[in-house]
Amino acid sequence: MSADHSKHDDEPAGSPEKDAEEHRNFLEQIIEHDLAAGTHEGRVHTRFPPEPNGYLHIGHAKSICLNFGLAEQFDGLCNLRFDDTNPTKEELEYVESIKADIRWLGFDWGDRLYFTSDYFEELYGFARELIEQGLAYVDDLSLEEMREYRGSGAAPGRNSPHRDRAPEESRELFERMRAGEFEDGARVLRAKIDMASPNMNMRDPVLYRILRAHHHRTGDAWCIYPMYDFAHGQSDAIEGITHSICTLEFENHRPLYDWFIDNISVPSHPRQYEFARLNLSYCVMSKRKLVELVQGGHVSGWDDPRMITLSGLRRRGYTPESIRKFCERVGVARFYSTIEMSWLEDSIRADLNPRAERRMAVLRPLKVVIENFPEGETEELEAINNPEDPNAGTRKIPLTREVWIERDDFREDAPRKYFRLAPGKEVRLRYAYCITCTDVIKDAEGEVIELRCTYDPATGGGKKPEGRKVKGVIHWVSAAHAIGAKVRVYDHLFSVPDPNDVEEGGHFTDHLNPDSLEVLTDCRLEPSLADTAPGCHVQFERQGYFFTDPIDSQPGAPVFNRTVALRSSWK
RNA sequence: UACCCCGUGGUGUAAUUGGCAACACAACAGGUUUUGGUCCUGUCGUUUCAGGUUCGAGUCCUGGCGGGGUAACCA
Repeated sequence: MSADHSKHDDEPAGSPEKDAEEHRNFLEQIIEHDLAAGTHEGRVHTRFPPEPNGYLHIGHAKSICLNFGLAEQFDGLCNLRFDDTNPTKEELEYVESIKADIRWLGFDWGDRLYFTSDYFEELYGFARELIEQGLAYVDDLSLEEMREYRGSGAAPGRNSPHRDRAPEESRELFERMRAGEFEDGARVLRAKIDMASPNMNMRDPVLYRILRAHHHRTGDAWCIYPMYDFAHGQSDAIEGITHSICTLEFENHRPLYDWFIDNISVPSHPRQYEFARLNLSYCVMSKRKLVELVQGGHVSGWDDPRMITLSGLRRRGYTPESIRKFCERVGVARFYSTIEMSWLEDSIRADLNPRAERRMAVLRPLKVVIENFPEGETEELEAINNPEDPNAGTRKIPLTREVWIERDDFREDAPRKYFRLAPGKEVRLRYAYCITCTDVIKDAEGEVIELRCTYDPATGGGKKPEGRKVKGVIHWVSAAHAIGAKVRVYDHLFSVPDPNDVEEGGHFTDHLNPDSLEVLTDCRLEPSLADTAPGCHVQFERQGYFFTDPIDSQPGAPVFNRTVALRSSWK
């Protein structure tokens, strides 16, 4: 990944900035240390282990970039492994969307696509191994009893009455669990560790539960399923993972992770490291809450452009490059932090600025009649497609006597620093002439419905007559040539920086921003926009970057989603 | 409550592992500009607090304060 990124950096190689790139995050330092010490035979092998129970979001992107990025950086490998040990929540639909999203982000797992369910037989064998060593036993306690026996943080737990069952008896019971002889939940297999451990994870954790549920890959072959803790580390070991990187909430699980690795005859000894998951202001990141937004109808689906799912961001117009750059910039640490939403927005602006062509589009139209412009005449003007990219060339735009301008670009009573159009004031029509507002026409309600202006022919062709200072430049579209279009203007889904912060009895959806979506159906665009293909990025001058919706756009009738507004020092 | 982790500008990450606190973004103030965009310049911190070790502490030790995680037959 780093090699890929360096191509986009325009700093010359060997510049003083090189020093800044030497900074290593704590994971890079660990890996460098391991490499130097010859740990893991000098290999670096990571994995991205999603549970297929929802769509990937920007937080997963951080993990993906980390795991695949580290592997690339240190000439290692990264596996994709679906952690599918809970058939009640997991579905094939999610497997497919996750694969598509990772590919879209630009990462490749090669032929290393794995499923924890591929290892069910091996994991079963590992469990028997523990039983035979007297390190695991079948317990008959009910869920409630087990909770009570576990104790609390302050008080130690008590041993289950079945804890000292003979290994032979546990082995037989475990086999009968697999054979389906017991009801769901009737028995579990537990590790025999320490019911008095201050770490709750070590108080004889459950390894297997009885669960009659159809698995999306193994079907009905199993009625017992391994728990995460028992499955994850052993799967890592089977795949020869060296650095098993997960989020901070698994920190307390690490002693258990190591306990299994140390007590089972696994083929390799991976190590677990934890980092802080990504939090973004004005967003919720938990899968549960994202599901609720979808199922509660607060958004149109997982790919609603207001969602921070990868499919939502993609549809909004975010590029893979911008997301990777963002993930690189937020860094990795071992303490919780919340990144400002403006960082994400900035990363897409930075990515699109040099490559999105400019066009003029009037979103909320107001008619302007240029009274001294000859009726029926059309003048062709030349406009630059992208000032950041000379190779993008130019295009012709037509000017006629009647044009549309943005309602926001006219004020009857203009404030001091307002340098757009107002009665008696002059403004430049971008790439065309300067016009002066001579009259304001209103309807019966006093609403401005049309402006009368005159233009100055001496200001055309890039000319600036002596002593004339026209600060304002506004965009416009010829009324005779304009095409109509639907444009969706998006804003933050939530109106407060931390939607998770709710008052007693409140709910995060209370913070939903009622103005997060505005659909504009009366927009007037310059004619060159008529056949914009779905999935195209374009900048509407002075307004923002827009993306032709890949789903709702029709041939000749594109629908535009606002990816992000341009930065503005006005308003 | 118990155990574990963590506190560096508004935000996020650095600090050659004990040696003048750096970079990016935001904000604010200027400059350039036919996009109030882009670009350029400047401003913004006695490293959570109190002790201790040391010639020297963001870094090591002790304690306080603050934040987070966990206490599922979820992952």
